[in-house]
Order: sequence, then C-alpha cells, then structure tokens
Amino acid sequence: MIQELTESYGAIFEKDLINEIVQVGTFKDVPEGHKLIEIGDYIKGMPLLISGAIKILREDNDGDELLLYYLEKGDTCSMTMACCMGDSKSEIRAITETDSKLIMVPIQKMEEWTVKYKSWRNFVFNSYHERLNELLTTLDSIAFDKMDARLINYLKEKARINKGNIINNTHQEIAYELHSSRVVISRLLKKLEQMGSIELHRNYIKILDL
Amino acid sequence: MIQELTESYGAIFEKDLINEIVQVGTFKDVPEGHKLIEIGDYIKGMPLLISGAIKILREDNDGDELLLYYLEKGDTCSMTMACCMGDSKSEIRAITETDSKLIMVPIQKMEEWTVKYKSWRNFVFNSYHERLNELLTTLDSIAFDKMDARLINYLKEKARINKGNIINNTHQEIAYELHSSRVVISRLLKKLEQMGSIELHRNYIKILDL
DNA sequence: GTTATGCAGTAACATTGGTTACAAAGGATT
DNA sequence: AATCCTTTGTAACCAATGTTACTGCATAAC
Repeated sequence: MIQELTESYGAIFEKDLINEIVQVGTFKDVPEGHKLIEIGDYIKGMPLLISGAIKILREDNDGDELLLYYLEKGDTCSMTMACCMGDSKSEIRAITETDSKLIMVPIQKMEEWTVKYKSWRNFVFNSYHERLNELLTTLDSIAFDKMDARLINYLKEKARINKGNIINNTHQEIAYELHSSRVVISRLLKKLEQMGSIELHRNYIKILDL
Repeated sequence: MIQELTESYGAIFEKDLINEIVQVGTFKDVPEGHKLIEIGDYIKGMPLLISGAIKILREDNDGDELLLYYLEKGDTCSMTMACCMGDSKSEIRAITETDSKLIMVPIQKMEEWTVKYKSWRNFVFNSYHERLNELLTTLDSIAFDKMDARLINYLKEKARINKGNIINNTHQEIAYELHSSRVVISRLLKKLEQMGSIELHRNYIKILDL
C-alpha cells in the first residue's frame, strides 16, 4: 500500500502523514460499475483515489439521473468530507467508472490531521476548491449550453477518463447521464456522425475528431 | 463592532476568536446593489456577513447571468475561501441584495485560525458543506425543473430574503437572473396572476399565495 | 402639456427537446 | 433456420421556451 500512496500522494503529503495513512487506512480494489456511495448513505470513511475513475451522480425525486463530474487519481470526494463533518446523509451517488484502487481513511482522523499537517489542510481545501469549480462547470453546461454542446463535452470527457477513443455505452445510457431521452441522443449522435466527428456502432462509439 | 459580532457569531465562535476578529477585521456597511466581487478579481479578504443579504451570480462567455444563491447573516463565501487558499481568481460575482453589514478578515488569518480554533474549523467546513448543497439545489432546479417551477422558487426565495411580500424587480431583471427572456417571464407571471398567486404592478410584484 | 423612455402585454412564429410508435439490424439462444 | 431481445434509426407530433415585432401605458424629462 505504501508504494501506491507514495506514488500518488508522495509529492503533496509529508512522510509522517503517509505513514499515518498506511496505519489506519484500508486499501480497496474496486471493479468497474461498483456502487461506492448511494444517496442517503451515512458515510464512515473518506476515499483517497489511487487509480481509476469514479463518477458522481445526482438524482431527482422522480429517479432521473444527472452526471456531475468524475474523480481521478489524487482526488477525493469533497461531498464525502462535507457529509462526514456535518454528520449528514450523502446527497450524491458514486459509481466506479473504471476499475479503481483507493484507500479508505476513517473520518475521525480528518480533523486530527487538519490540525497536525499543513499538507493535509492544503489537500482538503484544494479538494473543496476543485470540486466547487467542477460543479460550476457542470452548472454552466446545463444552464448555458444546448444539448448538442453538452453531448460533445460528455463524449470528450468520457474518452479522456477512459484513456482511449472508444466509448462503451449505449445511447440509452448516455441519455440517462445527460438527463435526456434516447431518441434525442440518437438524433444528435447521428448528426455528429454525418459531420465526420464520430463513428457509430452497436454498443460503442468511436471518436474521430471532436 | 464587537456587539454585532457577538450577536451573529457569539454562539459559534470562542471568545478568544471573537477578540482576534475584532483586532484584525474591518467593519463595512454596504448599500443595496453594491458590487463586492467581480469575476476575475483576486480576493484579499474573507467576508463574514452580519446582516443583510448578498447574491452570488455566475456569468457565461456571452455575458448571460445566472443567480446561484444568496448569503445571509452568519454565512461566508466559500468560493472566496477557495480562491484565497488557491490564490486564484474569482469564478463568481457578488452583489448586495439588500443593505448589508459585514466584517472583512484578511486571508492570512484563515489558516492560522484553522489550526488554533476548533470553532473556526467547524465554521469553515460547515460553510463549504452548506454552499455545496446550495449549489446542488440550484443545479437540480435548472436540470430537473421547468421554467414555471423555477420562477415560483425564485419569487419565494426573493420574498424571504427581502423579508416581505413585495418584489421590487422588473420582468427583465428577473429574466436575467433566471437566464431566460423577458417575454417568457411576463407570460408565466401573467399566468400566476390569473391563478391568484401574485399581483402584477409596474416595477414590483406582490406575492399573495405561492 | 408634450415628448421621450422604459415597462408590460400579446400575437405570431421558430427552435429545441421530449414522446410515441414502429421498423430494421445485430446478436444470442434454441 | 427460427425465435427472441436489445439496440439503433426515423418519422410524426407535441410542449416548452425563445425571438421578433408591435401595442398601450406610466412616468420622467423637457
């Protein structure tokens, strides 16, 4: 565990802190598509992501979903921190987008380390900062962009996260994450194909030039 | 200054912390409609709101606005904190919605107090937590609600913030904050009036029963 | 009083996105 | 091959929202 930690967090955490994390943290290897957090869950630990990616989703009262953003190596879930400190329920759902490795840290340590380690303070505040900005970007996209622009962003981001130019999703799945309908997504994808930006196949999409 | 601070923050801050704030903070009395923060500003201080209300706005590349949420007594601006720590530019605009009293605290103190005072740590984390949740609520509204529901929410919130049942805005102003168009807002307001929920007048709206 | 300006009401129309319905194609199963 | 299920393509239609254009009205400015 210590080498994974050092590799991902060695540059930002002091050696003493790394050692403490190794002491109390538990390493987890999570396959793709696994649900880490459900809406309404009480949260007992804070995840430090070593590798892979986690998608964070929001759901409304009717069960309609919306993708908020992805977490990657070196990230943690600010929402989780917020929940831990406030002792409240999770407002979001977290699902592994790819196979992921992460370390769970018990929340009791959070405040202790905030006092003890400057690097931890920086890390926590930076996380909040980044997550706030990601949320703002998502909000911009929903408030100001039309569906075609949102779809292009979605495809780009998905390709980046999955480190390749193939997106293994059905049109229906994409529609869920953008909170739209399958027919609308098919329509727009077809238009992108006709423009030469992508190639459509059954169960996957190949990105050519977005 | 000390009595205003004690009144608004006495319940959550230790006496020592209150004293420190009095030492280094500067009291400001800001009239309605004053711009406190512009997008792109570097931020030198952190505001603690004593009374009044501040609206936080987002803007896209075309200059289109969107109201994110309001800050009230006892609140602070998490975005500001995030910017201070990260030494980055403001992503948002802040304008007083009503006459407001606030105390500006130099950012250098932020980290110092985070180590020194448990109550300050709690305050900072709570602020982040609340602001994240407000952002999520705003996002829900944009993603999942139709314009009529958003308008009703807007009117309710505005009436609450202004502590009354009169809303002193033109249809055009409302349209800006909801990122819609004047004609659409007029149309929906007229419908609400016909339902007996509100009364329309030139330059103001009276809330009857929403 | 007359004029100018800004605000609100309304109609007609365009566009976007969502819905329903059905056909066609690809895979898997038998 | 025959059947079944899932995915995708497409047409026709509808509802919500945005746009343009014009009107009347209230108030401020002259």
